[in-house]
Amino acid sequence: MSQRQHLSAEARRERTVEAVIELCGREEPATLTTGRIAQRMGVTQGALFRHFPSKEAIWEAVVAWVAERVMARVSAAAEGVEDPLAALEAMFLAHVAFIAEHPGVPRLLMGQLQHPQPTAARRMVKGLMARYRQRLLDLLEQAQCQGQLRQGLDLDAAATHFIGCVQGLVLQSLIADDVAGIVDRAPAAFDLYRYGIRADAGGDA
Amino acid sequence: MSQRQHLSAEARRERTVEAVIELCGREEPATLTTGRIAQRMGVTQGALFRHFPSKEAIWEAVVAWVAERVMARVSAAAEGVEDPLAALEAMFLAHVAFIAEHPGVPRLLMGQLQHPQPTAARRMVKGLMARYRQRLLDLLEQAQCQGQLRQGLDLDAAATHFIGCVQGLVLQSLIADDVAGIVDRAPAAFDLYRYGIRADAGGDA
DNA sequence: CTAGATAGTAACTGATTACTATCTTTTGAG
DNA sequence: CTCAAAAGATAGTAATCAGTTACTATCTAG
Repeated sequence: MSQRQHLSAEARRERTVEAVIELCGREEPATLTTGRIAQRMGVTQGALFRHFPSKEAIWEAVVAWVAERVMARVSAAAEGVEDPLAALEAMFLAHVAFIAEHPGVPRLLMGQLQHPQPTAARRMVKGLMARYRQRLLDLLEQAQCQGQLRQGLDLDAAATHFIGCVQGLVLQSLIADDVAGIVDRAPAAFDLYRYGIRADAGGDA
Repeated sequence: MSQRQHLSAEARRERTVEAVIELCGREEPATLTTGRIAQRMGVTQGALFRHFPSKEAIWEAVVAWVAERVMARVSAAAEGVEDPLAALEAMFLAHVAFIAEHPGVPRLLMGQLQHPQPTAARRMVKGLMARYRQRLLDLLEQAQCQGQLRQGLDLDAAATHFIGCVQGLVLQSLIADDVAGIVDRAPAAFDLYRYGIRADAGGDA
């Protein structure tokens, strides 16, 4: 059974990250063991430590992978969209779509946020949030210049609320145990968000 | 040092729940050990198992405690408020205030949601959500009858969004490591929510 | 005041964990 | 083809954890 499949160190690290993300879709991240990860990869547990100095380093690699991907996806979705509000909607839906494709991600990131002390992985999550937030603020400022937002709107609060809406949606999908169904509930949620910030009472288009 | 303080079984269970909630404010729930809980209570680890058949039972007691309290607080806040929208606001702020008073609660509940399989504690969280949601729907229907909501509003989505907004706010407080500051950010968040559902564009009063 | 019931202690157990030391196999450059 | 370096297997280790056992202190009903 020991059909050893040799992979380069880089390829093995990549597979490790994928295995962790997949496992987080079905198991609790906090109780995920290196043995379980190795088993999933078809490798012995000790082999993992040839490529990662510690379990903590595995988590760091996983969080870095997620942060990079989600940011790329969301940025790409907003790219080339002229209307700022439409760009915000595209970001919202792209974010949700990414999570639906990777059901393990919410549990994974939430698991990292459970650590009270700022670990390296936790700092990465915070950094991701900060960049995300700045991008939102840029779009909101553009929308304001074009008179799309209602007067007196606190852009800072609006950006915070955007992230909150996405996170709330994700959390409820986790509670309902239906991460895939998040894409169906997303449009209505963004609609409510848009109504909360836009100037006129127009609903669509 | 063995100054034994005898307590009734019920009192000891109550103290256990309090200890767990307090510890969740500073430590990761998933790595919380029975030894750590006992240490906090000034009792030996084995003593816990006189009052709880297992560690899982401790978590169940804790979640039940939280569910009962948060529901009571939120209901009391909405009680006696004539205007449905004002009642919703009262619920929102009461919920947030409760969390600010018990900073360990978000991490605690999120920790339970990490379990993929439906444990007893997880089922309690779901039940809490369902009751909470029904209460919101009642208020939203009242508001609709009084013509306070915009036409074509999906009440179901509005209720979901309410919970999502609270949860999003909580999650961001956790990320920012400032659970106490949640009360300051709550009014702006509810304002955005209200703008999203109400009929006229009026902001306050 | 006494005796049964209750609450707590101290020490232990078996299972599990992250991590490591040593040996074997595979790979790929020259 | 050769052989050193890289990748994996095997078999550990010390630490930690939930839960148990045997004993002791305290409370309370009669």
